[in-house]
Amino acid sequence: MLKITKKVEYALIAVRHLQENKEKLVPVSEISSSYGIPKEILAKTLQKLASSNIIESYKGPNGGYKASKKIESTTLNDFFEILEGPTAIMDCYFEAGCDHLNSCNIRTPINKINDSIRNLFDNLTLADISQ
Amino acid sequence: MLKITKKVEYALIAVRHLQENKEKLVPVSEISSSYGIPKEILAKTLQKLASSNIIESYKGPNGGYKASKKIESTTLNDFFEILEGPTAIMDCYFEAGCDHLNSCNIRTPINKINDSIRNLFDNLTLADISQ
DNA sequence: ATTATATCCGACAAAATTAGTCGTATATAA
DNA sequence: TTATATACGACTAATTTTGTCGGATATAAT
Repeated sequence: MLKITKKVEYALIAVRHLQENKEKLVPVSEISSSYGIPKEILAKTLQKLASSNIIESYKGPNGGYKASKKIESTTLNDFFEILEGPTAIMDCYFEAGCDHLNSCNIRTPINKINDSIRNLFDNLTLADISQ
Repeated sequence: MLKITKKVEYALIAVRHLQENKEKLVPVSEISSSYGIPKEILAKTLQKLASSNIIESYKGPNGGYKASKKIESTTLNDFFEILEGPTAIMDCYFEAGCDHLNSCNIRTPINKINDSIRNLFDNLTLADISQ
């Protein structure tokens, strides 16, 4: 429990790699082979980041990805949300539809813990990850 | 991702219920029916807590569980570890066996994030959950 | 002693989530 | 025109989580 997904792990690796190679366009294949990450899954993940303008994409031969300016100021919370949706240790933090809400006796403390974790991730940016 | 399991959720609900009913022994069936939790899974979870002396168990008719003194000072980290093993957002924090460790470029920042989360859970006790 | 009620314990099955694959379309530099 | 790269959705496989079942042990009450 409390694990990040491979998708996020791969994305973090890729982002750091892009930040270390700002001078060129990096194709998925380079990252995939460098770190032993399945190419297709990494490709789809980077596409999501590109459509959120965290990274920029260029098609065709010599194409690839590069870090955008936005990347520096993107918080981990934003990043996680792009890839996996809102971060919460329990679904009831964001979603309705829990049958037990009336009798639930831990909602308030759970929400406090959640706030603490979100606060932590709000104060870390992708730039911090690359240091 | 970053979710706690139902097992932990159920355990937190149970612990709070026990702390609110310190004057009596509470059987699993009472908690299970009060909060709509499957009895068998809750039973096994409470057995783990009992074997770690977080709660005390008494067999037979009129038996059940009660909070132990230890419960007040048990941190969320300890609690999570009893139920789910060590808390880490990625396995490489505790486990060896990652093929990519040599080429991994995010290990240090991941470890920092992990430390922050563990620090958060080290400074919250089960007593805090019940307030 | 017998019975009913409770914890204890492991093996198993079902469900949900996560991880990875495949096929195809589109853009573009050479 | 060709080769290379991103874009995108449907599908399958693997893993983790969740829940079930069967039986054992302890003990209070009758």
